[in-house]
Amino acid sequence: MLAIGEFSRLTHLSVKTLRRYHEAGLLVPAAVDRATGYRSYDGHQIPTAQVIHRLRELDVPLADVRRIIESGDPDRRAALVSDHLARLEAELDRTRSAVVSLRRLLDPDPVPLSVELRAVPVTTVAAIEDDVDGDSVAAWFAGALAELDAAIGTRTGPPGGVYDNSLFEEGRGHVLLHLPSADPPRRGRVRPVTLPAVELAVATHVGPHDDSDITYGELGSWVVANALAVAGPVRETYLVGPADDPDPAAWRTEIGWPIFRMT
Amino acid sequence: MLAIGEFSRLTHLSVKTLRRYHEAGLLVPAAVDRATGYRSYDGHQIPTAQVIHRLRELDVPLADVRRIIESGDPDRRAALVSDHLARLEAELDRTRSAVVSLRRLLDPDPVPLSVELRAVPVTTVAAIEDDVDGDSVAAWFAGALAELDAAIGTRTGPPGGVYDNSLFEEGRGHVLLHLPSADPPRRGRVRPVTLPAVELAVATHVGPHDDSDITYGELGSWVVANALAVAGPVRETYLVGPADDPDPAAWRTEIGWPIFRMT
DNA sequence: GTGCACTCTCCCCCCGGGGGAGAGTCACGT
DNA sequence: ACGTGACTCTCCCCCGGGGGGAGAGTGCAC
Repeated sequence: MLAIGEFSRLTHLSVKTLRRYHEAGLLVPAAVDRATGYRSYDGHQIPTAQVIHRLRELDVPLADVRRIIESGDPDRRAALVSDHLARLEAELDRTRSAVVSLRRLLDPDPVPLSVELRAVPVTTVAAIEDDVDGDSVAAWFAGALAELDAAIGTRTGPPGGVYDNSLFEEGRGHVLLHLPSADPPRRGRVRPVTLPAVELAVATHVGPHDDSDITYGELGSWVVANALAVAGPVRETYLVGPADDPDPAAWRTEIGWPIFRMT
Repeated sequence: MLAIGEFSRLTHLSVKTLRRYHEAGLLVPAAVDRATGYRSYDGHQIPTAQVIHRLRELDVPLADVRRIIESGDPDRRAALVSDHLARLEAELDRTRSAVVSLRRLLDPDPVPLSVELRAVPVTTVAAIEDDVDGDSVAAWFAGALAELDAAIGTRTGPPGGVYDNSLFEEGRGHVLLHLPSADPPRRGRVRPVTLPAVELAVATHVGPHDDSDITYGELGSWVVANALAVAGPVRETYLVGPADDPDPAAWRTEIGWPIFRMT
């Protein structure tokens, strides 16, 4: 049996950390002296400690580590691990896109933004709407667009989206994706929806959707500078999207902010 | 001028977060009503908010973000950003190696470990020693080995290292790197050092150094199972290292644990 | 029996926020 | 001139995954 200090030396986990893992039920000492509280570890626990160490290096949350450790089934264990690796991969994508748009933000000679005021009449479209979490918007979007395309047949115009502000403020909100349709069907989640008339300040974002925040910000600056105020959810129109061109650099998204004049 | 809520909508930063950035001096409102405490933002602050947003997505610490924002010089700014990107790259390496060694740990049929007991006599070597942080060991190692090679001329045997336990326990400790030499020189940081005689439990680790923890653990299990105790700092011998073979999978490192028999 | 290394619990700190309480303020409509 | 609802303020507690250190108790060798 090993004292906690010895076990710490053997596993390269600090004594503090070992106590925490005991407390969390991750790595319970083989014995605890009930009089003194001294922890005793068994040599067989070293491999487990190693696995925990590696998983923590991958930033697997302690609760997940516990699930992985406790599942005796190697298949289920492998599944849990690869789940986390997929999450890391997603994280990496996020990082990559942040780098791209950061470079764009720090670009010393930025592309000037042209903003257009446009009155949009009442429109009836084929739409799918939902309440969605901010981090699952991309997946929702892809699914909804596929279902819309299937319901419509041939596109007569580019798809559009309507995004509630709470999606950006609180990470969750109402989202609507639509395709133009002369006679919107009711099939699956697809419904005819009538969008109200609005006056939009429109700017076109070129590039992947991840850095549309930049155009959002520029558009926001413009709206403020022109003494206008924002009224209602943002609208986007995907003039050129993933379905039209595989290269994200070629995508063109119209961002429309409903406004009213502060006269 | 914009109220905090409006500014939040324009930048997609939560009100809570904007207040925190004010507190941290990162993004100070253009005006604060001294009677009510209400914050007012200027439209010109939107681009700054965007940059902060992106930097935070890259997990740049708030203090660093502040330095980047405050430095008007674009060159210095670019340097600070690319510093952080280098850190992210290093992080990615760490992640990759953790994945590799995790796979190895979960390997259902592991390579059996052979451990040898070996009496090592007193030896005098050419050495560089230092107190080093755990995360800068790799860089220190490369620099020290290059300096040793330059001082020795031609190697008459593989390099070795002696690592204080506190390096693993507290993340900082005494480190010694040495090459065999009949007549150790004194040049630069190189000094003759006499290593004491020890009895070692030796195992050979095959593969990159990142996952040597695995062999450490197996060696630890063996030591415990054979009723031995650890006495003193770990020794490593780099039989095949980066200088000998560019492929990490071919590297061979002897790990030697000083022991004494608990008779 | 005495010193020293070890271990125990407990509390506070770090980061970058989120949640919510309770109070004060603004602007709109009647 | 007064609601009333939306907005904003400060303040405190919470999260995860530890680190630092205080103060007290223990194990072991000399």
